[in-house]
Amino acid sequence: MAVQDKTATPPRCEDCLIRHRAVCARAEVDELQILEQIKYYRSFSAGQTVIWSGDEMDFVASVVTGVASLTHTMEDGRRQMVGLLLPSDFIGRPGRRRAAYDVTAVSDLVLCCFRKRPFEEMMSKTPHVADRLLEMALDELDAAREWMLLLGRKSAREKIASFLSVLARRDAALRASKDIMAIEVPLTREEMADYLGLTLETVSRQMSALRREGIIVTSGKRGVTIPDFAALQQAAGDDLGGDICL
Amino acid sequence: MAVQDKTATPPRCEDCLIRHRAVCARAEVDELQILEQIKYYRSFSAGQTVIWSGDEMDFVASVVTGVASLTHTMEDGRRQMVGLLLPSDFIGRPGRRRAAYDVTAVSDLVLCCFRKRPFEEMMSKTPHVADRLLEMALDELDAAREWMLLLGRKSAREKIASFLSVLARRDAALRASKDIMAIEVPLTREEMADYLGLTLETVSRQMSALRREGIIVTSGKRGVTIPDFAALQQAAGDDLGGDICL
DNA sequence: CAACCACGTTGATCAAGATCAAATAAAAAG
DNA sequence: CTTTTTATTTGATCTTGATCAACGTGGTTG
Repeated sequence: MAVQDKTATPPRCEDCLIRHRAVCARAEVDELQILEQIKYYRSFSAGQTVIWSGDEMDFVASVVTGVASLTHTMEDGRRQMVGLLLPSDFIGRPGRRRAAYDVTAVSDLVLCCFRKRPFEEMMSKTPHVADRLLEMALDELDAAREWMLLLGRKSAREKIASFLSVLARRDAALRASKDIMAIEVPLTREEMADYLGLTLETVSRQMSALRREGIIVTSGKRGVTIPDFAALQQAAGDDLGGDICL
Repeated sequence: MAVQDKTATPPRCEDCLIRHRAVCARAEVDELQILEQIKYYRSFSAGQTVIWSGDEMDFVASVVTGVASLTHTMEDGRRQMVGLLLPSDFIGRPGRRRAAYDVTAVSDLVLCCFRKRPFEEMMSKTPHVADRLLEMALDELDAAREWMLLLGRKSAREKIASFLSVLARRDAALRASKDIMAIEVPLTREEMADYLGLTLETVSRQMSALRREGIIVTSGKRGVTIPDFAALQQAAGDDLGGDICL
C-alpha cells in the first residue's frame, strides 16, 4: 500500500483550506505570491516517516490535511511523542539545519513545503510570516507546558480523559455543531501510549474503564462519543477544561 | 525577612549583564533607547510570588539575576513546574492579558520589566526584538519537549541525573573553566520534585543513591560536584548528553 | 474460505515510586 | 546557648502502572 512520497498539485494559496490559520495566515498579497512560488506539496501515507531526527532538513512545511507526530526516541527504544501536528500546524525551525525529532505521518498526510532558504529570506524581509510564526510558537509552548503537567502529575485515567477532552474541544471548535460530541481518535493505542507516557496495555485498560463507567461510548476501534462532556472534564482532573487561561 | 517587591535602580542597557542574550540582544541603538525609557527594575526575595496564574499582567520582563519558576497548580494541590527561568530568560507573552502560570522567585530575583503596551508597539514597528523573541520561544519549545521526554519516559534516577546534567552543562557554558564541575542546585528538594514530576522523598533517595555510587559528591544542602561527567550522562539515559540536535 | 496479521483487550504478577511516619540536621529566632 | 522551625534523610508499607502472557477481533491476502 504505502505509496512513496508522491507529489500532489497544490491549489492556489487563495483557495487553501488552511490559508487563515497556518503560518501564512497574515501574509499580504505580495508575500503570498512569494510563498506561491517556493511552495510544493508532498504526500505521505499513514505510517511513513517524513524525516528522521538528526536528518538535514532543507524545507519547512505546514500540515494541509492529516495528522503527523513529533517523537523523541531513546537508544533503548523508549519513545515519547512531543507533539501532534494537525492541519495548519508548522513543521521545522527557521535557522536550524537538522531535525530535532522524528516526524511521522500518523494518518495519510499532505504537507505544503517551502524551501528553507527562500522562506528564511522572506521572513527577514517582510514581517507577517515571522509574526504569525511567533504566535504559533508561543501557542505550541503553552500546549507543551500543559502536556508537562499531564505527563508529570496526572494519573493514567486522567491522562486518557485529558487527551480525549483535548481532541473533543479541538473538534468542537471547528464544527459549530456541538450538540453531540463524537470524535475519531487519530491514533492507535500504542501511539496514544507514546503521547501520554503510558504503556499500550494501560491505555487499553483505562479506555475500557471509562467505557464501563459510561463516560465514553466507543464505536469500532477509533470512534468515541462523549455523552456528558462535564463528566469527562471531571475525570481529566481540570475544572477549567484544561484551557490555557488567556 | 521577605522584603516586599522593592524597586532597584537599573543600569544603562549598554552596561547590562544580559544585554547580549536577552530579548534585547539584537536591538539597535534606537530600539535600545525606547527600551531604556519603558523599563524598570523589580526585585523579589526568594519565595515571593511574582504573579499568580490568571492575574492580569501589564508588563513583560527579563530575568536579570536570580532564578524564577513557572508552575502549574491543580485544584487538589498537585504542582508541576513547567519552566525554570535563569538570567536573560523572558517572562510574559505579548498579546496575552493574563498570566497562564504562577511565576515565583526561587532565589532572590531581579527583573527588568517593560510596560506591555509600549513593548508591543515597539515589536510591531521594529523587527529585532520580535526576531529575538521568536528565537527564544523556539529554544524554550525545544527545552519543553526535552522535558516531556524526561517526564513521560525517564526513571526517577534518570530524571535526577538529567537535571543535574542540564545544570552542570549550563554552568560550564558560562564559565570557561571546565576542569572541575561543581554546581549549586538552586532548588529545594521539593522544588526539584515539582520540576521532575516526583515526590520530594524520591528526589532525596535518588540523590543519596547517586552519592553512594560516587556519581556525585555533595557538600551542604545545595552543593554538588561531578567527578565524572560521562558517568552522570550515562545515568541520565541520554548518550548525546541531552543536547538538542541542531 | 483459511491463514495470517495488525490491533486491541484482559489477566496475573511484579516493581518503581508514592504515601505515611519518624528521625536528623541545619538554620533562624529568642 | 537553647528553642523553634524548616529542610532533608531514611524506613515501612501500599498503590499504580509496567511487564509478561494469552486471547479476541476484524480485515487482508493468497
